[in-house]
Amino acid sequence: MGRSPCCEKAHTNKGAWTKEEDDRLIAYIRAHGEGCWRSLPKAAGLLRCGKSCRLRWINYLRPDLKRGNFTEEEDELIIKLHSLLGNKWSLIAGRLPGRTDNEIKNYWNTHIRRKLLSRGIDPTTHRAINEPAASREVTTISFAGSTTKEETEKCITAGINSNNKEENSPVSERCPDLNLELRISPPYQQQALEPLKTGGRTSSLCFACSLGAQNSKGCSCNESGSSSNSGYDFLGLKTGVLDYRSLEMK
DNA sequence: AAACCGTACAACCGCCACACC
DNA sequence: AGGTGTGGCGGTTGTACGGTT
Repeated sequence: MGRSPCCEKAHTNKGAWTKEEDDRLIAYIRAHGEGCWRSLPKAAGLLRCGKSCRLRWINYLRPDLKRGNFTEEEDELIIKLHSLLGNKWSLIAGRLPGRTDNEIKNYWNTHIRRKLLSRGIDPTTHRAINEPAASREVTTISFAGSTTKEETEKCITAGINSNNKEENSPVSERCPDLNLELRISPPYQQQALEPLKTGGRTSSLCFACSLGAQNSKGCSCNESGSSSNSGYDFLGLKTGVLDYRSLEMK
């Protein structure tokens, strides 16, 4: 016996939402809150699939959505997070307040992806497209062994902090499936040692902080002068292995 | 002015994970 | 332990819109 459909498709609207539908959905959620998307359409008087209502609310109607163009800081963060997480849009969105997974996914596919390709960078591997295969031993973080979202979050934070070269890293203990094949290379340009510059000004947040790991072991905000030991270098973002700061983003 | 093309983004679809029974 | 319902996620599609020819 197959699964029952999520809604009665014959009696549901599809396509673009009307203003009236939006108003109904907003009014209902304001009155009753989110939850039970399956029964929501009927209760709210909407001829829509529950899934469609959820998507519309999460991606468009939610009051805390930022909307508008992505900033340079957001661009950089998305690229860095994607290099760490891959197409885990919901996780990436979780680190960008006011942005949705759908929005970020679209932005990636329409803007960032093309930009990286035009620079000769593979948007999937975050490596130079013509880079020899032998040198493509990249940092890959697998979440296959992370059974819960919380564990995955721990692994992300662990990844942020994994720059230290100590042996027997606690990261491995917490996340046994975490592949920490790190690529460690010396800085190849002086610029890489300068503080992170974004949009023509200097950002005061290190990558660890931008990921919500303030005051963690990998946080380098409080280090004076050189940031050569900061926590986000595990991707080579500062060493010059990957340096997206030179990229122009619209 | 019209046709064509590329881009951006909202929305849909199918699958998966989890909770509950 | 297995079946079922639901929510959530990622990939893909559809379409409106602006630019170009």
